[in-house]
Amino acid sequence: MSFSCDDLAVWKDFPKGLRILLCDEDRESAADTKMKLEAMDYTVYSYCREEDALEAVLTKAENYHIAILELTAINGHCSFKFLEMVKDIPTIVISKVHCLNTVMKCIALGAVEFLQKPLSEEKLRNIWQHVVHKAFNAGGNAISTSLKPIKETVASVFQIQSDFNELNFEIPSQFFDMEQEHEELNAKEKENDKFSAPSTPQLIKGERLNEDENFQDRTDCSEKDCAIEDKELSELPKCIVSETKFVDNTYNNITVAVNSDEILPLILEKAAAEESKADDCSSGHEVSLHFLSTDNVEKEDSDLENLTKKNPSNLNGIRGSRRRMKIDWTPELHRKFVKATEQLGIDQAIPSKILELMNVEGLTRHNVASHLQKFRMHKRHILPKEEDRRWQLHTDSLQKGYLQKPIMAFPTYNSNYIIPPSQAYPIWPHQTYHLPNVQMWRHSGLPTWHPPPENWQTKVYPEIHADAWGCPVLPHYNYSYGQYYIPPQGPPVRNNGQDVTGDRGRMLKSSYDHFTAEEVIDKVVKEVMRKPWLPLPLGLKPPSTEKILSELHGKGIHTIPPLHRRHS
DNA sequence: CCTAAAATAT
DNA sequence: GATATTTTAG
Repeated sequence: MSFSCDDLAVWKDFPKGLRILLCDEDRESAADTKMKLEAMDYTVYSYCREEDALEAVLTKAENYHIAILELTAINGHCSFKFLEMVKDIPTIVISKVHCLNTVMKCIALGAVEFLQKPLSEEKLRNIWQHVVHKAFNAGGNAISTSLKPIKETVASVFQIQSDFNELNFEIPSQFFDMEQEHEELNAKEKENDKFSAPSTPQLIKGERLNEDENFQDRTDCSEKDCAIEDKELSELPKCIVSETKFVDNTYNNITVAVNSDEILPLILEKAAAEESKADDCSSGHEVSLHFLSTDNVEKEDSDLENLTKKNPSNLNGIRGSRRRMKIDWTPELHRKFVKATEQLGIDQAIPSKILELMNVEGLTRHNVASHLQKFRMHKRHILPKEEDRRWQLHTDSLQKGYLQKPIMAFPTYNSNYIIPPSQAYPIWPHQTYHLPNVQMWRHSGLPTWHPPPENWQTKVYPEIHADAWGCPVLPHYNYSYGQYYIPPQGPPVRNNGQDVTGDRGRMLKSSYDHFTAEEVIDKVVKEVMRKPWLPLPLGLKPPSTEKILSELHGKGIHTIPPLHRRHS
C-alpha cells in the first residue's frame, strides 16, 4: 500500500501520527532523534542495525511513511544497502559525513534528502513534506486532471537548459549521457523553483546554487569524512547515477521528460495520448513523440499502488528505473524518417543528418541511429545477398541499377508517382497492426510476378509503395516457391467468406495496404515457414516435387531423408 | 560521429 | 521466443 493523495485527504491532523522508520546505529543520537520526532507527534520505529530496518521495511513497507537512515562510514565505507533496496519509501539520509560525493551518491540512490547530523528540531520538522510530495507524485488526482501535452513538456525541458549555465555547477560528465541529460537535470532545477520541495537549509540544491566550485573540485572533505572517493563515485553504474535526475522531478502536475518506469511514463503517455487526440482534430499532423511505458493508458488505474504491483521486479517507487524512455516509431514518425532518408540519399543518410532533417522535438541521434540500423537490417533481410545475385542475373538492366547496390540500396526517389499520404506509409507494420496475415495476398494487389511490366519502376501498383529502401521487387520468393498467382487487380478474392487457408486465413483483418510488396512477401514467407503444415496462402502454388529435387540437387543435396518427403 | 553488436524490455 | 529499442563498444 503506497501512500496516496486519498490517504492524505482523509488524514485529519496530518502530519500527526506519521510513521517514521528510524535507523541509526548511534544509540544516543537515535534516542535523541526519536524524542524529537515524537515531540512532533510522529510515531517512530527505531532500529539500530541497517539489516533490521531493511527487514522491517521489506516485510511491511506500508507500515512506514518515511524512513530516516543514518549513514555511517565504517573504515571509510558506507553501506548503501538500504537505499539500494528500499525504493518505495521516501528516505532521508542523516550522517556526520558531509562530503558532496557521499551526498550525491545518496541522492543518486534515491534519497529524498540528506541531513547533516546532529539533527535539530528544525531540520526534522518538515520531513512530512516528503510524504506529501510522494503522495502527489503517486499519480493521484492532481496529476491526472491537468496534464500538459507532452510537447510542451519536452519543450520546457529544452528551454530550461539555458538556465543551467548560470548555475555554475557541473555534473561530472561521466554521470550523464551527454545528449539530453543535462536538460533533464535542469528541468529539475526549474521545477524546484516553481514548487519548492521539502528542504532544509542544507539541501543540496542550495549548495548547487551557491557553490562556486564544480563538482570535481569539491574534494574539500577530509579523508575520514568522505566515505566515498571520487573514483568510486565515478564508477557508480550509470543506471544508478542517472537516477539523480528524476529525484523530485515532478512537481504539481507538470511533467518533465525523464526516466522512470513508474510514474513518469504514465504521465507522459497520458500527455501523449491527449496530444494525439488533439492531433486527430487538427489536420496539422505534426509528428510528435510518443513514449512507451509499461502501463497502459487506457486503464485509468494510475495509482502508484497499482503501478508498483505491476512491476515487482524493482522494489518500486518513483525512483525505480533508469532506462531512457522508449520511442514509439509510429507510422508518422517513420514516414518522416523515410522521407529524410530519401532526401539525403544513400551516401548522406546518416543519423545526424536524418535527425536534422526530421526535425522532431525530443528525438535523439541515438534514436535515429537505432532506427536506421533496424531499417537497414530490414532491407538486408528482405534482399539477402545470394538472392540478390541471382536476382541480378535474371533481371533486365533497368532493375540492375537498383539491385547492384548490394544490400541497402536507396532507390532514387520516384517523382512519377505521388504517394497518397494515406497509403504511402507506414512502410513497416506497426506494433498495433500485428501479424502477418497471409491473406494479405488477396488484397495486396501484387502483380503477378514473372513478367514485370516494362515500366516496372515507374508504375506503381495501387498498394505498393515506392519504398525508399529498395525496389519493390520480389525476387527470391519467386525463386524458392515457384509461381504464385495473384489477381492482378480488382476486388479481393473472398471465396464466399470461406476460409480456404485455414488458420492462416484467420489472421486476416489488418490493413495490409500499408505494406510494401517486400514486406508482404516477407511476412508470408515467415508465416509459411513458421507453420509449414498449414495450407499455403491462396494462390500460392506449392513447388512441384521435381522442382524441389532439382533445386536440392543443384545445391549438392542428392539424397533426401524419408521424413522430408512426406509431402511428395 | 558512425555502425555493429550486446543488452533489455515488451 | 521474437521483436523493438536502447546501450555499449569499437
